[in-house]
Amino acid sequence: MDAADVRELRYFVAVAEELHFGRAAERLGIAQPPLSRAIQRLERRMGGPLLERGGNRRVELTEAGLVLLHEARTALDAVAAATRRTRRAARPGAALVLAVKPGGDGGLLGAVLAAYEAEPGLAPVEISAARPGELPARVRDGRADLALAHLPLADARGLETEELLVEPQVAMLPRGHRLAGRERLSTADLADEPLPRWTPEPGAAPGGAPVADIGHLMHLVSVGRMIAVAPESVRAHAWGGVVCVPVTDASPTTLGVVWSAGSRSREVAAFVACAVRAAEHHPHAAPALTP
Amino acid sequence: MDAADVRELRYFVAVAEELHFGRAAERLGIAQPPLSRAIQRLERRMGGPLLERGGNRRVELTEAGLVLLHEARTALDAVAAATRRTRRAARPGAALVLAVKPGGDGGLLGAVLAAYEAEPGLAPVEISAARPGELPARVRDGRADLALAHLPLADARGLETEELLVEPQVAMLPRGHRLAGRERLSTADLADEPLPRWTPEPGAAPGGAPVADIGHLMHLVSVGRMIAVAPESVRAHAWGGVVCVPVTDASPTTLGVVWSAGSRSREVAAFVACAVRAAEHHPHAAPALTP
DNA sequence: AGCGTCCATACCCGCACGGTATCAACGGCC
DNA sequence: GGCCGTTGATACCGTGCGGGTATGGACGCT
Repeated sequence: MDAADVRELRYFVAVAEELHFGRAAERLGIAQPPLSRAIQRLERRMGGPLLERGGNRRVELTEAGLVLLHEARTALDAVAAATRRTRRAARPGAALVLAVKPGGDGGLLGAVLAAYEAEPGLAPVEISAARPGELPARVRDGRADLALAHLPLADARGLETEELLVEPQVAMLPRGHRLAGRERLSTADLADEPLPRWTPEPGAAPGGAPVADIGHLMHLVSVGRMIAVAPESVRAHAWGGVVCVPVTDASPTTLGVVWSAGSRSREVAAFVACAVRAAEHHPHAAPALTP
Repeated sequence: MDAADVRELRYFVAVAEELHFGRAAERLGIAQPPLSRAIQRLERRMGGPLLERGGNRRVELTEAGLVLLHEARTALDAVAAATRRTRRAARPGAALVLAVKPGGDGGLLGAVLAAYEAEPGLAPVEISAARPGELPARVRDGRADLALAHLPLADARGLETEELLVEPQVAMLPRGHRLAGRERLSTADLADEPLPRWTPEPGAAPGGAPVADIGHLMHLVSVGRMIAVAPESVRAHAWGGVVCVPVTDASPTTLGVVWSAGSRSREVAAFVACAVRAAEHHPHAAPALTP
């Protein structure tokens, strides 16, 4: 009952993603024959084929291969997280890494940091900017200890969360827009909009180029290239040429703290507690603390 | 930025648990010198000491070592789960393994299995008995795909859950007990009981020998050695000499399905759906489905 | 049919892991 | 306080495994 080696798992993931031994070997920086042997060894160890070397010159995943692809990814994340978090803890000035999406802190980050840094004897916090969809992955594989992200997460494997704010949504419109004078809007008003709408969640704009950060978005809105619906806290970053109008019937956005359940508990717990406390004094406090 | 090897993680966990190189080496089936070297290599890789080789002949964990111990355990669980789940999927008659605590199925298991097996084209289910506290660990490290357990879990890392039943609690009393004639009880009535009380959750009886399964418990109750408070569904297993009396103010027990978020989604999802459906037709349906 | 692509096999090499022997430091004991 | 036992570190050596190069074999394309 010998366990698999991480190297084999890495190799398998490469092959399963490329579906091509040569390219996978190149990506891994090794030659192709050792890769073939490693996969064969892995298949022997697993008791069955993982890849279908089709006669029609195509490599496809078997059912078991699909299982292993998923499992191996989480396992590799876990060992990567182990090394990264330990390295961070071993370094003398061990800092807590907080991943945020630029402009996506709900106007809360300053208060949270102030509360955290007021407590004595805790590691300093390092802010790390991340692409919107990348936040959970950062926490999962140990590149960050905590994240501020919008809930619910698409994939909450191995993560714990706590709600902080429930923010109503506003539409961001260029100043001259036909709806810019309105007191409030509904989603129906925006449904007629010919311009692409954009919500900050999915990481990439549905029909256009991905929007990297809040400044980029503001720019695009102010020049009339798009309109967007976003949590109310973006008002703090609104440019001169951009008008924010509440969208009354849009479902509110929930901002929360995310951390790995396997993290250094003392500092992470302190940060989460500070975040919750800071959020309670905020205009849009989350309704109730579940636990 | 080379990742750690699973072997090193296994070695480190052994040393961290034994706090003794010799015993750890013996447990690992290797000699002591290679183990010392492996730990040193790991420490070099992590950028700092993980163990404090005290001058007073004691090995202790550093802060970073404590972090790694925790992280390495979850990482090892993850790779073990990967191999186990893949092995299971590769075997032709790939069965879904469901872990239950004997007698802890809330009287629901039959209906769930019937509903699941009615669906065509799904893998068969294999029931695996587990000690009460062991259920989440079984799912986490891949020995089981699903479990029926009482919620909330003490440690939900990497697991997803769905509530099924909320059961009121009953006291199990020997027939001749002074409270056996009562229609209902409160916890205050039981507070005076000299006999040890026992709830099935924590895995070991507080003051006595651990109770292995529901039959064992029934036996102890029927001979007057203990009384117990348990979910109402244990009535189905009640022996002749045991009387069940509702405890009106005991907080109800929640039974749920537990599975790993990284599991084979199709079959696991089907089973969860069947379980939820079966639970809805049960006397004590859970109040609402959150998602 | 011939060539190119792509995975598998054969063979060789170097290194790293493991074993044995030994050292060094510390504690306990008489 | 000297001696021994314990325990982790070091030295040295062999071997097995992982990786590289060369080549084979099967299939598709033209």
